[in-house]
Amino acid sequence: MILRSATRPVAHAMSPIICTVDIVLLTLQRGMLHVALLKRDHAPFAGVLALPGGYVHAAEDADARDAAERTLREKTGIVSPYLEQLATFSGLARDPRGWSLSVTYYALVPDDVIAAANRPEVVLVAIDKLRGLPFDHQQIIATAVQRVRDKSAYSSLPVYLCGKCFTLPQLQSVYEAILGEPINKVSFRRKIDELDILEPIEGALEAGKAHRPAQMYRLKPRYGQHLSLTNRALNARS
Amino acid sequence: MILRSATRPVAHAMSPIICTVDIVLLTLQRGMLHVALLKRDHAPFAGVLALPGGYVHAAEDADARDAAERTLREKTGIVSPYLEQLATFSGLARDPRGWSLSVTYYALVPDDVIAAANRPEVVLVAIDKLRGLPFDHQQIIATAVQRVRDKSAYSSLPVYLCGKCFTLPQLQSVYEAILGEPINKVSFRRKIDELDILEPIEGALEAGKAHRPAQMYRLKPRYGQHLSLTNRALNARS
DNA sequence: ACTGCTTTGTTCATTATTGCAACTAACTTG
DNA sequence: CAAGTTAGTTGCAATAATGAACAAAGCAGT
Repeated sequence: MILRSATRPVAHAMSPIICTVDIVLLTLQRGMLHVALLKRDHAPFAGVLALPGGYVHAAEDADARDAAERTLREKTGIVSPYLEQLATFSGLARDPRGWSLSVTYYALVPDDVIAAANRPEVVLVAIDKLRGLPFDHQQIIATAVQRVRDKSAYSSLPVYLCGKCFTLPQLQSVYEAILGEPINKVSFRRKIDELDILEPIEGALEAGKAHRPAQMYRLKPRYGQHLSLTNRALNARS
Repeated sequence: MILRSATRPVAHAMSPIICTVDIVLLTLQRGMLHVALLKRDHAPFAGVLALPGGYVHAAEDADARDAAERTLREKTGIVSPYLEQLATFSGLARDPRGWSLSVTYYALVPDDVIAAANRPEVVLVAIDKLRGLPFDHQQIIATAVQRVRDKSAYSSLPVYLCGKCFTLPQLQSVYEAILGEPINKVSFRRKIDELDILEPIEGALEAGKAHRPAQMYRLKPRYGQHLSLTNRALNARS
């Protein structure tokens, strides 16, 4: 034991690692998942579109999640009701400056929230149109999209891409956009009913369309942050 | 943009954060999940049982996963075929020394692998008998156990708790120990068959018991590391 | 060698879930 | 007010999961 403490250098003698957070902010535009990117101010990759991210400030952030919330707020003006840790990416290879570590988070917001933030520097890019991203941001985004697809098959996650109120057909098209395939209407409504997260808004119908108006729904109050799960996936995808 | 670079301190002026890895090494003993713990050498919490962990060495570790593999090998003598990133725990509150960050991994091994490593300092504690753990290790373990339970319901994850060869009834009892409830035999066999990860060992039967001997199986060669998934969970768990 | 006991592995009928198509409802437009 | 369109529901057929019952195959004791 004494030996071990001799062979292992103590904390302060070790090369410190710079810790960052990166946020994959996803939204739906014209039926396609888009990710929010910003032009980098500094080298390396100055001027290149990249994920919103920044250093963890040990002095002001209570933890990495706090750093992610702060970074997202500062860089995009957005406070996302849904923000979940994705994974931590690290190593010598990902940043030309050397060994780095990024704790990544992903957030889902309806696109009117991005519009309301009114930050013209925030660029939305379709997730199948991404190219030339710096660092391992392409891989981070791919991981986030995969996570969202996996979770959407058996949870209420996609409701965070909808606004405060929405119709069931709208919600279904959001699920279909994420899963990338059509869902049976009856099965979909059964699953949503089973999740038990929505309540109809009394007397609120989607007007203006040349057909029967749809009932508007909202998330039940207690489901502010967390998800509801089904035991079976929405549709077989093997 | 110029303004922003003025208000944001550059990397080298910031307080560096010490990064660690912690590994939740799980195994099954007498039908109960156990976690491997070690007595801490140093303050804080010297002498207290804690998760195997250590500093990330930027100079020698290619990435955090590498650091986790090295740490697990050095502290327990074990190289786990299955090792997956769990989550990153961070913040001011978790370590009395100050702001810290730990990238955590979890591993599953059959208990004879732990015996074979022959490290008497490695202590196995049942996951429902844990108490007095330092830092946020209790929460880290709880997160790992939850992850293992969730994944086991729709994947082949539990096979990593079995040895090189095993019978289907043995594997079923492993699933039942993890999920904490009995599984229907027919449903279980159908799911395993669907996963298509096992092959019978020709002519190898489990002998010595006073009843019909069971066929022995092994993991198909190509499933060294990765999991196979079902689209539906093993049993309804509302 | 035969009987009884135990667990493995399978078959079959019952029950639950899902997917499809047809239907009714309710609105707008011309 | 008829035609067009989508919302929402109902019933049925196809598919999948469950549970009980059965057959197979060993050991132990007689």
